[in-house]
Amino acid sequence: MSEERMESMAQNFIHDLIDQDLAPGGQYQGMTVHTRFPPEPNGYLHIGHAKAIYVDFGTAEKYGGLCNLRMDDTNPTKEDVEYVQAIQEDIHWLGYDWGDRFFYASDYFEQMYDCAVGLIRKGLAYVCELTPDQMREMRGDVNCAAKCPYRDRPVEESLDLFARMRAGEFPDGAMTLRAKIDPCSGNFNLRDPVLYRINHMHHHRQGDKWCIYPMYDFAHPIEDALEGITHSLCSLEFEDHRPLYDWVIAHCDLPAKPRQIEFARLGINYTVMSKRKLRQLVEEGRVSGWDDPRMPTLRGLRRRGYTPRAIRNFSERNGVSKASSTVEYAFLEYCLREDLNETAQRRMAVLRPVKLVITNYPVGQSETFTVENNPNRPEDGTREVTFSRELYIEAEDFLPQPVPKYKRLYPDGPECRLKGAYVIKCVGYETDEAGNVVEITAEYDPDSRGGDPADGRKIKGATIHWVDAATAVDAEVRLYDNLFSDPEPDAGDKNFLDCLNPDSLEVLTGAKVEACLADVKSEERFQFLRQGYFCADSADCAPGHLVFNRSVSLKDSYKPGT
RNA sequence: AGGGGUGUAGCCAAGCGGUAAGGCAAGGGACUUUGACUCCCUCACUCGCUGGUUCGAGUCCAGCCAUCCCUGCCA
Repeated sequence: MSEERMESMAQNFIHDLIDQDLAPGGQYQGMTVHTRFPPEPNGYLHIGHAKAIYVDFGTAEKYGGLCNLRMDDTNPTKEDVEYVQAIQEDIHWLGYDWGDRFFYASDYFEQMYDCAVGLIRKGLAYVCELTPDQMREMRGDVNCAAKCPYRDRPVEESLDLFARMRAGEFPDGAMTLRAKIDPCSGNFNLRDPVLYRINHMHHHRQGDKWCIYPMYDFAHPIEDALEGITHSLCSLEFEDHRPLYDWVIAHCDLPAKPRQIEFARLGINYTVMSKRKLRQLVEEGRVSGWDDPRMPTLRGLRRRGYTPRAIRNFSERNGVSKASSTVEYAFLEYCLREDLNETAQRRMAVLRPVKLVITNYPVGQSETFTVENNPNRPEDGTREVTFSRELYIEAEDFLPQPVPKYKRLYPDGPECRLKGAYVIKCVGYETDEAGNVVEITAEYDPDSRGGDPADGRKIKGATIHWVDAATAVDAEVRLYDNLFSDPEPDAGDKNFLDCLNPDSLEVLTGAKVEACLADVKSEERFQFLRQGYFCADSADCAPGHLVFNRSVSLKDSYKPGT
């Protein structure tokens, strides 16, 4: 685990409940808190999972307990080994570790089978031959109890049939094992829920050993109990499954009695969090893959420049409650900016370059300046930047005609400072036939080396960044906006694909960056002065082709006019 | 309409009978060799609504309203 995260998790309602369980007279007095994070290996982890990971691992850590990582692989139709490794990598990247407690739910299939047989023997489960359609029809409604002609099947008959289900004598869907609970319950999960279904499919781990697979509601409590989990933390939609969870725990012979506690899952505006929808974006080519920088997957966010610490802080500050919530994207960006401002090295880069010529600087001359890598962290050292007569600056840092409150370059405008170099004053500009500004001319004050004029006069204009034309390196820069233009692409009966933002990606191919960035490594993060924070990205790029993804913009309080 | 949840500011969220924390966003100001950062200030006479209990209610009780989840052989 990373050292900077050792501070304890903030108290929340789950901890209140655990405190009661641990207190004298409580259910788990004197016991070690044991949780688990149980993803189904059917997709990549996203930031919603990061919250669950934070809750599961963070809670165990807070109580000096343990948290297991468990692949909940009870349905072979959707799962794949591809995801198992990716999930582990992503959790480690986030900064959490499960030690040697890595498990597969499918490793418990034999025990689950035994539990099922035990339930049949007790008359608490029976083999049902209803088709899915029939079962749906006979489940009844709010005023009408469920019916099943097989409900009173003799124990011996169910035992025989269940054994033959396992032996592969019946085709998919031919029969199920059902719990005998309450056909009249207002909670439909208790109207004789299916415990086992037949599925002749290759399991990513068990191969063809099994052709019957346990349902989540039956498997999960057993998995938890077998691993000695004390607190099984899950999301709100499982709340009305809890009676069933408790029923399984109560009627099977298990070594522990875990307690299920539910909390609200994370929602973020302008994004979707369902694995199904994320998969659709990938499969339909709406994005470049699960790791597309616009995706809310951990891999996407990582490529975008998000740091593990930013994501952890985001989870921490959001808190944990039972109120369904949609957090603003701006808050996620704040958490990233906060981390990057502290840790990212500063570099100069111009995204939309325009040439600046210092007319009174000698042709052919050049010099180097030593500039700090991060003014907040002297220990990050300094670097050398080359300065000469011809530079590039950001096109937006010059205006032929100033607008109110504009304090950058314009003819006869205020003195401005070239960051770390000299004070200059704009004297003119040139345009092409179309009227576009192609070159700006300025004069520098030779007595302002480093940026401070010798006479100590105050500089009215802004400090602007620049790169040396002769030594700057070409780069491609990708600017991202939200994948969706609608704040609630998931709401109501909207089609989320209709909410996609057509301008979510802008590629700038003419960017110029400081020479020292020529050998930058992928995933290194920088603040390009005044342009925001960027992450080096080597994915899908030819060698030597520098690419930077913008992680998040700087806040810019410059507003021309009014 | 049956069952299970949730309602405190634009968004999260503390609060556990004693007079509404904190963060984000927003607005104003100071500082600044990033119009960033940082720092100050402002931002709920009121807690979904209505009654009730109480000296005192966001906290307890009743009713109502709103909203989310549930009728897969998914998890």
